[in-house]
Amino acid sequence: MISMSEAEKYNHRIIEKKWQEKWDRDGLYVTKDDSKQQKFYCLIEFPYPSAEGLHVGHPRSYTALDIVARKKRMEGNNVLFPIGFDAFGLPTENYAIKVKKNPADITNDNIGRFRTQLKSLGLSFDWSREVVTTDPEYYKWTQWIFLKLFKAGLVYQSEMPINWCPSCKIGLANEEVVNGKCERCGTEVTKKNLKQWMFKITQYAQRLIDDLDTVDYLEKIKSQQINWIGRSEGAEILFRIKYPELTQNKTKHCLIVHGVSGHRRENWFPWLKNVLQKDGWQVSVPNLPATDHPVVDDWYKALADSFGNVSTIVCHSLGAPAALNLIQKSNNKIDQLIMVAPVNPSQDWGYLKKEFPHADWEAIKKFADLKFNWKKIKQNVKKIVVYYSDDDPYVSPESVDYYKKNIPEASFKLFRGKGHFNERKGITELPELLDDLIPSVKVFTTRPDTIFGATYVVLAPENELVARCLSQVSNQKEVEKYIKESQNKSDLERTDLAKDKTGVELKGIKAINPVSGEEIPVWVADYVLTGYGTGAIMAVPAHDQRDFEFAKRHKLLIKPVIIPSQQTRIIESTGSHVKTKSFAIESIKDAGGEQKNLEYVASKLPYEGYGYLIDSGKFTDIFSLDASKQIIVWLEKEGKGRAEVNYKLRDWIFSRQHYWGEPIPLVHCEKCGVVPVPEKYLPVELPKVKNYEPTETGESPLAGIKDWVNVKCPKCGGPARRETDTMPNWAGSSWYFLRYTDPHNDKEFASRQALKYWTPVDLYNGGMEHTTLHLLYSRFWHKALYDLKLVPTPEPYQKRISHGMVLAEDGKKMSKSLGNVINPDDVVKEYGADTLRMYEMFMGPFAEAIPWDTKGIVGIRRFLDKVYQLGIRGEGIGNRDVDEKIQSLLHKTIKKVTEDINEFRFNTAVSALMILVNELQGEVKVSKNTIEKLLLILSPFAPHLTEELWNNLGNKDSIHLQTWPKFDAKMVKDAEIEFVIQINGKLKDKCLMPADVTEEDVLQYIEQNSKIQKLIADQQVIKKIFVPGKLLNIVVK
RNA sequence: GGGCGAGUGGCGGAACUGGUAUACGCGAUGGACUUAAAAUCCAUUGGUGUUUAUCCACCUUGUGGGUUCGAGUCCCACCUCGCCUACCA
Repeated sequence: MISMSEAEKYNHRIIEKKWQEKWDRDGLYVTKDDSKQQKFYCLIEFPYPSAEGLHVGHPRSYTALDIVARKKRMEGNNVLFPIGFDAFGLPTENYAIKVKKNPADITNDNIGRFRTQLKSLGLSFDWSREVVTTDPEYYKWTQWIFLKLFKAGLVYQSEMPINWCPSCKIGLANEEVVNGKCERCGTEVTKKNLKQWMFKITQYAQRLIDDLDTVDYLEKIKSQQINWIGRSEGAEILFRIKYPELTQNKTKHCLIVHGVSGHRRENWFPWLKNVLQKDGWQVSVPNLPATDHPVVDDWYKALADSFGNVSTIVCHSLGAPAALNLIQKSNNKIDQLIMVAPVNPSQDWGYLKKEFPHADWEAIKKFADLKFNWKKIKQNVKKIVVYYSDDDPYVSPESVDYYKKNIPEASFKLFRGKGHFNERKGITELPELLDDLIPSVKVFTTRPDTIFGATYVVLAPENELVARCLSQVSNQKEVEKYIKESQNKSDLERTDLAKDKTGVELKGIKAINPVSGEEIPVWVADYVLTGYGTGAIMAVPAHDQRDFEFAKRHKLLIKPVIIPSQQTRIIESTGSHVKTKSFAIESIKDAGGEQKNLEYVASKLPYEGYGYLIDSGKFTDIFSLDASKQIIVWLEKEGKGRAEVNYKLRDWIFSRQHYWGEPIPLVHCEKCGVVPVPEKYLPVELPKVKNYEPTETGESPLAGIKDWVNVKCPKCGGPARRETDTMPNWAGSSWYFLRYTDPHNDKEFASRQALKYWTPVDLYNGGMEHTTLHLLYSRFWHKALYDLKLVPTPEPYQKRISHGMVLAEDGKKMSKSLGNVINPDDVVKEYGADTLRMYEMFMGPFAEAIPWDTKGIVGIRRFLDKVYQLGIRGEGIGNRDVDEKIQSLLHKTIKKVTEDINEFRFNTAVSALMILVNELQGEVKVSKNTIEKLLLILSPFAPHLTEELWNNLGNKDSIHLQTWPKFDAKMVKDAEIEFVIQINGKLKDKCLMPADVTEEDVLQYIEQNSKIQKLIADQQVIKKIFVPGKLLNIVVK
């Protein structure tokens, strides 16, 4: 028995302090950029340095990755395991306002405290690479990256109703609104119109989904991101609308003026003509033959003849100057001029002449190569629209500037990647064109197969069409009232599912179901959201829960068009094959016996699944999925719809009207507009300010500092104002892992070489709560940087795992308000950092939430006491490994601990170490070699204690510089095993057998085993199943 | 409503690709040491029944079915809980 004098007791206070200081002095954990070694980049989410300090949740994930980092080092890797602080943000700012101190000073204090706490845990961070987001040397590069992305066209400004917290006086991103309440303070969020800087994250939606295939994230992280991005495939469908003004005998005559290639290549004109004619238009298309010698004069004369009574002109390419020439020479007034990819008359046409050498260029010159009388043109045309494309080989976006300068009041619409339009056809390419010609509601649906059941259309109150129609409706006041009401509702009220769905009909206005031609009512209701899809839906009450509720409440037609299976009709019918027909909800109640099948269908409503179409014209009897495809094809041909993909993901609101954030490095100049701050003036530092409170107008407090706000425009030198919005704290955290690779670089955000060596991050751990915010945002930034060739990889993190929360002892979330927070400092003081570390690893599976148990800690402390006694007892340590049993267990433990760390099963690794130590403790003599191996595999978990004992055994170099022990496969294998005998799968007997025992040997053993013999004596043995090295199962009857 | 995950002793939890369920730790009970307590060490500890004992039998992984020689593990249905998300058309 071991007697315990005071001197022999494990004193964690002395040991831990001693070694922490020594490691620090020796720079034991400073990482070198040694490109010859295999790198391993191991990253934890850097903490927000709150005033409360660390809580026991932090050390859980830090220790876990510290263990991984330490083991990787011992396995010969060059490990980067950095630490920093994400210090901008609201809590600090709110605290600063409360205590009237500078947030920068508060941040400094908090970081100081965090540093001390983190260092007391013995984590092997490389502190020389520490990064703080509020440091101007750091946020200089945050601003620099912002400008790069700004110049790449990924940032835009938009006046929009944003989520507004009346208490924090801050605009919130969608992600910061929890159940309609402010994430921080819980106040109900309202709306406020403000100009906001936005990031086009939606442009990357598809890639953010697709590239998940290339990385190793936990499945649930992937699926959560995919869900959040929310891709859904369906169709955009146009419902023509009819309202009184339109039906008054208005001229609908369109003149189509095509370009120099004529009909031969511009095959979208026949399509357009067809679509317009179906809508009741008169269409004139004088054709410029693209054959060898087109007679341009004749064509132009034909145009002039038609011009007399047209209301609309659509022109393309070189047709635009021809049209403009017509308009300026005449006194005819027309409604619209739509110019698609108009050529710039003042530019050189060499490229066109080359393509069409036989054209009559002299004649073309007559109408095209001249200066236009813009004043007169504007007088003659009510509305001008210009479409252009960003990859047009003939008309560059720059040459569109000619029109922008001369007719700035026109609306200019950019189509990405649509070429010169000349070989386009159908609505798949040019849907917006029809917006200007045929008034219609555009809806998005994932279920085009239900379109025959669309019995009404619903617009979001914010849909611009509502405002456009307002003067045409007979119940104008009622509609206006409704719109006002829903604008005043908070998000919480508007999304309250329990409440009845309110709405108001636009009386006098009808939509036309594009497939059935039926006239259906148009409603405005706030259950339709303006931010998703097109802000309008076709309502299919029979097959959508929400539409169903709405239709019931407002007594609208419910028309089933899908049945679960074709058999339904036959099974449920009373006699002959059943006919289906449309019925209103009232008629369901009145339905008589002969309508049994209808009752059946009605009882199933709303039926949201797939099935077979009924009552759907030529698509009847087709299965949903096929029907959807066929209906889309048909709609495209008719110019009434097209296949479309939608994402739930919204663009990222990047502006914060607060002080404590990175200033957005932009300047507003009266003359030049928005001008980026030139790189040489970065960083735009936060000025000192007396008052950190946001202003009542919603502007940031920076707006009040005149000598900071007023600057000279960097472009023209004229008077300008700085942008006073700051960035959200997701900005600094979107790229911090890049800075760690080269944290002191003052020329670049990180050198190319460092990035190439260290990125991507090999292992990134963080909370699940960051899956849809931080993780998505930083993947987006990284991809944008990759596209600009500023980082070498398309994905920032190769592997992402997540840790479970540490709950309070009552199983609830730890929170200050509940008073159940455990402070790690107390645990470190009383039991030691090594004990805290191991306890946090032992408490349960790393990925799951586990309640804290203060009593449970003593078990770990007892274990470390035992280890200490083992390591310290001098006379008990022998030189030779004699005991095979112990050696076998040692090697099994090495194997288990190695594998468990690889798989992040830290709890079972600890238990394996306990088993080994329990065993060793019972031995009289244990070899030094065995103790050392134990210390080595324990060292990532308990770095201080193992270092002390390692040193005590006479080793000079740190244990943390040693090589990770390998297990001997031979030692792991047992020579003898416990062999199991079962009868009908139930355990009956165990016996010691050689590991490679044969079936014959076992059978022989059984024959001599009276117990087994007795049990099977009266039974009939059917068969025997032999599992080598495990068991024999005797099956009896 | 949708998505993801989990239900194993008094508690936290183990159990590899189907093969000895309850490892390891906490707690509890008894004992040793002590004037005493703490600490430490030893023993017992899923349930029920039987037995004067360390023997023996049966039952047990949320519930009910199924597949299998054999199921905590696989399949189907259901119940409960947790997290995320939400009028996303």
